[in-house]
Amino acid sequence: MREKAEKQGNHYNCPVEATMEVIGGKWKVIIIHHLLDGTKRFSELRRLIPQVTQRMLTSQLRELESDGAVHREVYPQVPPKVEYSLTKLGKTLEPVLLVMHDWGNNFIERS
Amino acid sequence: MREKAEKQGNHYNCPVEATMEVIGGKWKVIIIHHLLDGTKRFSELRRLIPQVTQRMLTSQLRELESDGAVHREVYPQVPPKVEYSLTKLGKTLEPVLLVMHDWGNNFIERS
DNA sequence: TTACATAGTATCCTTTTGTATACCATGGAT
DNA sequence: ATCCATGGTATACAAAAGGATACTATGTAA
Repeated sequence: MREKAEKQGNHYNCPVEATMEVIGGKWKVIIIHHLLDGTKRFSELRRLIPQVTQRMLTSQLRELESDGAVHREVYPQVPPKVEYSLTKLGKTLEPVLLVMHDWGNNFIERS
Repeated sequence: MREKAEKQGNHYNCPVEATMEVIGGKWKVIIIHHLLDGTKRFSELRRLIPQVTQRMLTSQLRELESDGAVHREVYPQVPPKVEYSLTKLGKTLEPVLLVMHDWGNNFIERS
């Protein structure tokens, strides 16, 4: 999905699918959830989401960054320090996650 | 994702992810979109979504059905007639799709 | 000079998801 | 008798997503 849309120059047939592509990765909503709480270092996110591998965390963050939802700030230090935060656009995802959260809760209760 | 959650007895760590599992399939939101418009026969959905293969349309509909979002009504006729409609739960997805639709539109405009 | 911490890459593999294509069952119309 | 339409299944395959594991670069501190 991502690949295809990107090759076609970010043209999506449907806005809902565009949203799905941005937040659809396995770890993205958890990442966004934690970033809504404030700026986090890479290592902090790893600690907050222990199940995610380093490779996955990196790739999900980079995709969010290239979609403009996340800002990546590299500090020229050793050992490295990289901070991730939500952009203005990224913050607008909060109501989206909220609605999905509420629907999901209702769904879980039923089953 | 689906498999795992189902084997664990539909226990989701996160409500947002539960929602993602329900509407996350490649064709589900389009299907739901059309069903929000009213009950549709299988062949109607095929015509409305020409890119989807029969197999995919069937499997996405069956997943939506087993999640309780879609109702499947089989009429004992030949040739067969099967109608799909949204359940009460399925209809509650409308506001979710709407928020995602709006966010997606805003996202597309920016890029 | 050696070890350490951080934030990564690289490689290989498995699982999941989706596609392509062919086939099937049925009862009524011709 | 046979052909048709509908709503599927079955099988094989391709691609995408994700996971496991090992490796790397670098300035600083001991």
